Amino acid sequence: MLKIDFYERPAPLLAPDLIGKKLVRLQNGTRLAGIIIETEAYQGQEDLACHAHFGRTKRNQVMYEEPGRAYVYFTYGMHWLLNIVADRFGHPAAVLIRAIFPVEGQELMALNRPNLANSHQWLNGPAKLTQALALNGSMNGYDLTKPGAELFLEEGTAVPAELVNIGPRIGLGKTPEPWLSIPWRWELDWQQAQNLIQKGVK
DNA sequence: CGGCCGATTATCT
DNA sequence: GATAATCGGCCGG
Repeated sequence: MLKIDFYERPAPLLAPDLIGKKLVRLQNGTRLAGIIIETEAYQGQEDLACHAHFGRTKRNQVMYEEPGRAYVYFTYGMHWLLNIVADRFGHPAAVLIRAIFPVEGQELMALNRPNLANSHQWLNGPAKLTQALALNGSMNGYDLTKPGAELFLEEGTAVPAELVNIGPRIGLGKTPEPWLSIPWRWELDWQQAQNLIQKGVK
């Protein structure tokens, strides 16, 4: 299990390091897990795309707390999105988990999210993976570093940096420049993930 | 495959 | 009262 010092740095530094890490969720004792293959960084009040842009609110409060917590919020009237809090206490920052490659507990994940199971479009979106991992607002503020946690990260698979695509963040709507174009999104495509992961790990 | 659009409601102005 | 760090269905090529 990764400890708090792994998370305690600005989101644009943490986000690329999360690619290849294994996200583990215990659902009634069953391990559900996927390798993280897409992330986005949201850093500080000065980042106009960050929820902390307008200062501290009830919703974004968790972003100001200890790193290594889950920031789970509701959007578009129906979707839950999972972020991992970054940076030091008092500095609002988080990394959005946008996609995972499933490696454990796929049967249960398919029950949680039956629609497209076994297609490569299965877990390639932030609201898709929260469904598969049975995550919702009840996990907001959850400490991923505490002993016995039911949501945490493991070391996972080493991913060579040259395989990771970098580009602007997605879905930012009318966020003004230059924030709209900042390359704070990191992604390993599905095929590359499959090549890497199915070599060693089961 | 790509673009458009409706769903649906907590949160913030 | 408007908007949203999205998704899935439907359309056309």
